[in-house]
Amino acid sequence: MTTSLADTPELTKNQSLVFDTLTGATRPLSAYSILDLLRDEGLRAPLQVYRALDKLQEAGLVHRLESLNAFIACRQSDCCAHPSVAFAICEICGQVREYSDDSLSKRIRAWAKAENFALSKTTIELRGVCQSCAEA
Amino acid sequence: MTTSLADTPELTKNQSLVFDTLTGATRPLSAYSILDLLRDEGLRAPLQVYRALDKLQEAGLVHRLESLNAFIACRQSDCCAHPSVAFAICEICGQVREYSDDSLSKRIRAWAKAENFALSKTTIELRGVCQSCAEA
DNA sequence: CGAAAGATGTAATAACATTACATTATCTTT
DNA sequence: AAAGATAATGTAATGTTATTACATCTTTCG
Repeated sequence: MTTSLADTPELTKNQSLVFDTLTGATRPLSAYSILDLLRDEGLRAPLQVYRALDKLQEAGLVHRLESLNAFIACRQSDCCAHPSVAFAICEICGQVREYSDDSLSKRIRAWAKAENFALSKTTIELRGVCQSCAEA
Repeated sequence: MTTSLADTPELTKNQSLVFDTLTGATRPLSAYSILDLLRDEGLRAPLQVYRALDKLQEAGLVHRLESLNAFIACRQSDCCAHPSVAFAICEICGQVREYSDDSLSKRIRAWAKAENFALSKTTIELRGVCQSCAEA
């Protein structure tokens, strides 16, 4: 069995279940929501979901939204090439847009270098109201 | 009773207790840590801390670190003038550096404007290892 | 085969946060 | 000062998110 992405690691059963659930969702899901959606597939305990989420995050297939305690599937094929992905979260509809901005990440890396801060991960989350919700 | 900052609102008893605890701390504290530190002062329930934290955040005196589920007192006098404050969190020592970068916030506001995203709050958190810990 | 590494299953518990409701304090207007 | 409005407080219970501990099973690879 092969996947569409060349360098996607083979996923185990639980990892696939969780990843597919996130891919099929239109909004971020909490670990417990994922668990509820996967009860019928045999998942029974939070740890089964958290373990899968950990692996998926390591593989760059899933992002955690810190300000929501929730998770989304990565929508960008070249996501891992961008060290600083940003998320715009609509507080009305809950939709999340993911975007990468090179000048943003450059700026952050420059700061880190100047301060001798060994940067390992960057979290950028924007809260607000998206265009469609503002119009409605 | 006056405070040193001109436009600092008068704080209530619980708000002062929480704020002083955070000001005295050298690292971020969780709400429950704050509660533990204030048991002797008469605080007994999480809600007492969370309510104070809410008010302090509204007043711009305290920041919540989303990736840590913890809180710190704002160290910048003109913090509220900067819509996008960033935090650099050392994963070894737990110390947090707060900094404002105008070009960063400009870039974010430009994106939001282009996308018609009505930005209300920005979270920027950097994880890594600080200079002193890297040297040790 | 047999050891090592990784993945899974399950239960229990820890850590973080909110809802609901009753009460008390402060401020404002008369 | 009295009455009503607003804000703050106290307390209990509960809801939500995440981890620890331990046993088992599977795969890999010498």
